[in-house]
Amino acid sequence: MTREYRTDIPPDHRLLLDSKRAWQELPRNFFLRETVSVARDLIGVWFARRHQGDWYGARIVEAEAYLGSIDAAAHTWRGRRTARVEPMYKEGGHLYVFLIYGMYHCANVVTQPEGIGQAVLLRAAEGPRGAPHKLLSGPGRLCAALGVTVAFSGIDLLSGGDLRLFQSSGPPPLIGTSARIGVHYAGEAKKWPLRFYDLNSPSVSKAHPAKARRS
DNA sequence: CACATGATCGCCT
DNA sequence: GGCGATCATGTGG
Repeated sequence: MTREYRTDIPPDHRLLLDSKRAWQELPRNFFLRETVSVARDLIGVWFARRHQGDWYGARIVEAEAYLGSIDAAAHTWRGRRTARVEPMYKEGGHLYVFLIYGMYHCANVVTQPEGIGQAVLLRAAEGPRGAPHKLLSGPGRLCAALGVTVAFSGIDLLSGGDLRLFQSSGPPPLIGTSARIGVHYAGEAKKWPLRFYDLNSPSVSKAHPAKARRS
């Protein structure tokens, strides 16, 4: 029996967003670009979830690019096309969610035009006001806090639904770069510098690796 | 601080 | 049948 994954899991109440602020969605063009650029530019963007009429969300502080058919770390390596990864081939701006280790979910934002198979993994975020750093530090925790499950895989983030991305505000973040986390199996690709994070955020999923550099 | 391990299940070979 | 884009907890230095 396949387990039932729900779309109505409530987000953490500490992530309630300010309804007075003029939230502005990212345009489609933002996602139809080089995946590395999208990953970098997603730092500072708000990932938001509507639940029972209220908006919850968090500011993205860590993300990783996955480069599709040429990338041994990507689920679409060598052009693999299965039911699970099919959402990764949709047009940029869609969502790809997968289940890992039988208990955690990972959320990805699809990039590039339809048919390419590239995406950006959302690894960590900061809550509004003073939510605890641990709450959103790591891809599994981020999904748990916002109630994101595989039931959302394949949705369009620009279709007026319950999951959306809002533009960042304030000064642009100072961004660090490193190899991706947890892809030891990926051969040469495990060394590629495709992880981006906010150098000033205490919510990144792990301490900055020694090799990390400003970029 | 640095590892080491178990949990738990869908996916792919 | 093996294992993973993770996390919490435990041990030891």
